[in-house]
Amino acid sequence: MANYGMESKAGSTTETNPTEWVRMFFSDENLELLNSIMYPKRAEAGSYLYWEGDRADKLYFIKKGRVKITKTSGNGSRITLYMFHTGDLFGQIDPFYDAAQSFDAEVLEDSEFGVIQRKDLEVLLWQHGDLAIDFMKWMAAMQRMTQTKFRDLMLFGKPGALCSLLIRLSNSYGKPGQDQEIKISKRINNTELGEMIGATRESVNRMLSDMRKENVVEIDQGYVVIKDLEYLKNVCNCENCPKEICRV
Amino acid sequence: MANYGMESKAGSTTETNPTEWVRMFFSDENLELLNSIMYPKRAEAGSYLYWEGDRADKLYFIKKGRVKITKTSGNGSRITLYMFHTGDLFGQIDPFYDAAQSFDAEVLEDSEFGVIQRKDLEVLLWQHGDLAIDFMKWMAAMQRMTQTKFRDLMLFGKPGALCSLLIRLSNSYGKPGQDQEIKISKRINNTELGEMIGATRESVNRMLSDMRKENVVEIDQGYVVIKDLEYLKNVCNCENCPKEICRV
DNA sequence: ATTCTTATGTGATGTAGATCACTTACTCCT
DNA sequence: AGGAGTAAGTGATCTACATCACATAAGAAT
Repeated sequence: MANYGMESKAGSTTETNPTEWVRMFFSDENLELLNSIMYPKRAEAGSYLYWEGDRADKLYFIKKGRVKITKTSGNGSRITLYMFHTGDLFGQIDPFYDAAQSFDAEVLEDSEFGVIQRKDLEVLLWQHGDLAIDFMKWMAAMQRMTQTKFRDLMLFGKPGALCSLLIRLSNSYGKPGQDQEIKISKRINNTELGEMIGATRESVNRMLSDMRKENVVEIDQGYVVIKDLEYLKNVCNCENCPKEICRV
Repeated sequence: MANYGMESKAGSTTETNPTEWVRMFFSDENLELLNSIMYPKRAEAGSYLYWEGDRADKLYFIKKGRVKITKTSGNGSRITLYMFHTGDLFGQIDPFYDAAQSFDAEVLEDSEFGVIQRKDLEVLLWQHGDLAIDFMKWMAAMQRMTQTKFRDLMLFGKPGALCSLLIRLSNSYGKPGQDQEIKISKRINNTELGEMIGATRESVNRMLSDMRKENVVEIDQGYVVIKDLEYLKNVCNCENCPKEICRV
């Protein structure tokens, strides 16, 4: 059984151990194949894995760590498209050879990657039909994830967008607490929450305050705790999408 | 040379003949392979190809016609995610076998499709490595298209979103007129334009009025004519993405 | 502890865009 | 040609959010 260089030593930065998303799409054999063409790379918190404009010809498997995909506009505002973590595969392999990244990849925690080159991947896909199928499933899930975010952000205002985000965070980083409580195991500040839904930190703060008064959420030492998931689902007309696509 | 059932008789509903998008990703041989597993289907303007909740296990190639992918919320508001036309391939093949459509597909013009079943496609991908590669490129383009729309709608307000939309429309349906003018060869009313950017018809109307006064656009018998593309590009910080992904 | 820094919390105010209400202009139909 | 139906156009409000301007709190550094 392959372990893709994952170290499980105690005290690692990534103390949580989320389900490896990639395993939802790839069989062990196919993961092993992908692993065979990966080369290792490290990057520390605060650095950038790539910038907008860099060539888009690689995929990244996160052995350990966390990365955020963002877009910054000229006037300073910024949106976050995705957050990826240990066990995720991400990256843009573009259909045209001169294609460039359209977003930045900011490293949030000291991270280790397995990098897959486009060329190598193509050879592998060409040779292994079942890997190609798994790969297609992974891409389809990414696409659905993007589309459902689109829907959530467009359809139910900022409160809806925030509730959708909290649900997604609970799927990605939620840990059960007492009662039915779910604790988001990553600290994410109001500014960052805002960037994920296209709102200001003040708006996020006010919405969270309101929901705190309504006993929907609670802030425990900077960590968001969800106390009433049903309420959140209601606000954004949650359709109970599978967890594979309902994530940040 | 395959023709995929495309009829070029005069007076067809789809009087324009846009570039076949699918040819940007698939070689003739691979298109022929796809064609071999398609079965024909017709649908008339105003009908729905599928509804939210239907099984998501098919792809559709548009031999002729036009289709719009939308999401309607309980309270009546609606957004349009995509518009597809002659020569486009679209559809969701989901990673999980019980997956359902998350959007509706409304037929805008009498249309003819080639329908591809998930099972058949998988067999084909499994057997033909180079088809799998082309397929991956197509999916990557779809993903980029969704992501760049996301960016355009989030980052520069409604005027930015509208300008981005007009640029995309010009890539999808633009015909050169006198001077540098570009005529959008499909009539799209203000309500529909609004649904594509998450705005009301009134807002769209006012923005178009403003731009008409500034000599940026002109309305010619219900058709939008772009007179100053540079102005539009400016408002939404256009990055001159390739036409394959900058479309509606 | 003491300071420095970075995050949260909230009021006051401004504004983009929605909503409402109505008029005017097309388009289609018999 | 006349009337019905649908879309465009536009003012008057209303409201969701952003912006601005601070105050307070919580961590981190010395």
